[in-house]
Amino acid sequence: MIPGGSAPRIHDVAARAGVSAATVSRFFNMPGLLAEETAERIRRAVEEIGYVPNLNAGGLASRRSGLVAVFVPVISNSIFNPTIEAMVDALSAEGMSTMLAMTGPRFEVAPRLIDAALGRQADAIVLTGGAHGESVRRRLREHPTLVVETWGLPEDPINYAVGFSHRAVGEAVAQFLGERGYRRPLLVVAEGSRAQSRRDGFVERWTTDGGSPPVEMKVSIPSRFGHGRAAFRRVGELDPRPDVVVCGSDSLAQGVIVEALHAGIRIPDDLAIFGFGNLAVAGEMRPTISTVDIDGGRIGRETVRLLKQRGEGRLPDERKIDVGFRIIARESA
Amino acid sequence: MIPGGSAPRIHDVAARAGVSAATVSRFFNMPGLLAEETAERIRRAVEEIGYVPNLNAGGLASRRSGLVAVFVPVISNSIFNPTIEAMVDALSAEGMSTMLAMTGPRFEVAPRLIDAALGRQADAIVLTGGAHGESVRRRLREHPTLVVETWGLPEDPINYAVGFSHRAVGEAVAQFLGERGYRRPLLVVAEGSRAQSRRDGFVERWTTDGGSPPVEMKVSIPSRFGHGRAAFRRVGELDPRPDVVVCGSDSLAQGVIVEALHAGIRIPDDLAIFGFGNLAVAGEMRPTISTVDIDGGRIGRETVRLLKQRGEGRLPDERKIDVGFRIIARESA
DNA sequence: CTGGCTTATGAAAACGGTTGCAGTGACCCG
DNA sequence: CGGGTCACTGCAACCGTTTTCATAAGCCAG
Repeated sequence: MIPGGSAPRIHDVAARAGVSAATVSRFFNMPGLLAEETAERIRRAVEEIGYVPNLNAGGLASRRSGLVAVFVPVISNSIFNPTIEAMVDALSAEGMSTMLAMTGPRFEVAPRLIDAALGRQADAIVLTGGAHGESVRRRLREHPTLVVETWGLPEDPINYAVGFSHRAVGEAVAQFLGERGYRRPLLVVAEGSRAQSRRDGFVERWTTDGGSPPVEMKVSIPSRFGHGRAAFRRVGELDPRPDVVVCGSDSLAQGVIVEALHAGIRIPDDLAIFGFGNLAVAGEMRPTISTVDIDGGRIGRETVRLLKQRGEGRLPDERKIDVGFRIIARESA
Repeated sequence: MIPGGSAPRIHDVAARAGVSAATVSRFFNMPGLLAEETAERIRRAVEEIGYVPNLNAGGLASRRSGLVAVFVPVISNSIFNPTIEAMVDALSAEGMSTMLAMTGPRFEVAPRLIDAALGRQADAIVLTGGAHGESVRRRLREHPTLVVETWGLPEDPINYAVGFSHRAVGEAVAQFLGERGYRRPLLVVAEGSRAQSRRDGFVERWTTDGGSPPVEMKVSIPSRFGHGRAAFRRVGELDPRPDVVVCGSDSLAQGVIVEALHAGIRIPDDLAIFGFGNLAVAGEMRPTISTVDIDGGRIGRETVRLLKQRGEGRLPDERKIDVGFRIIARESA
């Protein structure tokens, strides 16, 4: 494929530019140190022979791999995607690369995956939206690699956490719906500890505010559009009939809405719907879906900022970064 | 974080097991060569000191990084996600890692991203669903790294391509709808060369079969749910009124359906809808959406199989792997 | 026995960079 | 003009594996 010979190495550039390999290395890593004229010669040599530094070799020598391992449950239809996208972009802008690994919807990080990340000398490990087993947490706690947990704010983060309080979300939704005058919510709760936290927050606030304990219904992960159908059926069976369905995700809300439209039920007059996540579809549905907005991109960017700060040796003291959330009131509730 | 000292190295294991570093290396890479008793001693030593091999150093020495760079336009709501998931899983099962990079919806692979992939000595580069610029293609063609293009079947692949003929999809859809008796299709075409190929295939087949040239309408990438609204509006304006809307994606189809339901239009009696992609939602919508199924997971797995074959030095001669597609006839058309 | 294989292991040279330390001028200042 | 600084660059020792080549031991046929 390549005409002749192998890829050029740093020595080739050095020879061509009439400098030492060390200087070429500095050209890439500490450009400020070079005399402008030297830099120019190197720049030209690099250009002419098409040199691309071997980052693996560099990482080995410098003990900084520039690799970040990102663990994510799934990516099909995942609420974490904006976070991942923002993170990949921001990392790439910093000259770092993202190693992606998937843990499956139950978020059991296989030890094998951890080993892969550690074996590649990842500069940092990002755990996305998972309740990780104690053994994994312990393993990571003992390891010097920086670990950032995202989307939740655990009691005691392994190192750092960037996210928001799911419990607070639940409370805010309860308050919002209470104030709007709804009285008989049906909670459609997905499995998983984060959804459970939101549920707990909702129920606590709802009952504290004088509401009677809401009817609940569990759906399996991932909480998909199709579950909406089952939820809607449940609405019909209940007596008294719920006046609002609080869904664990916008997809779910969407499913309920389609079902309701299909059955000729008016939203929100006959039945209100509340979602979670503020997916693009939430603002585009008929009716538009009231939901909770999470700035997923910001979670990704804050995470990268953390890594950058570590690189500069000034990690913040506060180990939890709360990006908050917003209730988005639209037509459906 | 770690109690004392740094991570154990291969020498530490060797010393503890009373063998040389070379033998420990073989324990991991060519286990068959070791005497069972030696292997057992090493196994124990590894276990006791918690050794994890430094894959970067290993890659440097062996010139096999075990890294695969995957380029993808976006991941939020992307039709490629099942492919990526399958690929990440399969790679991880092979002990390789996935480096993810995003090129944005227009799929302009920044040279910087290519350099990052090459600089990390990626064993292979996977391009997903893009029409890559000529300069990028040339650059990759000249480089010995294995390149796999997925989701399309270019005339002359850089190295290998795994996908299907978008043109053939368009033709098959035209035939299907013709046979079902539809006469006035409205084509909602997304930007991008793949969508364009499907459109070309459709139009050619449609007119060849005696249909009059279909009405077309362009929507911007990514073709989202919200575009469905505009498409539906267009249906109302046209005279004669279309009898089927051929959508560039299932999300789009979904959008049109919601709009139609909302307006009290019956599907497929008053208006039929046809999608593309067979997203989960297509089977769950009311009505269920007729569409084209692509086995995205298979594309990912075939790609990894290719990499594995390369590792074994037996790459196939045929450079295009066609995974085909299926028309899924459901309620909406 | 002996010589030729096979099997299991070790010694040491890569792999392609980075970086601490030292060296060299140029420049400045008293 | 001597000594001290500063800005820049080179030398060479790593970084932690893999892999080639060599060696030693065991085995078997002749």
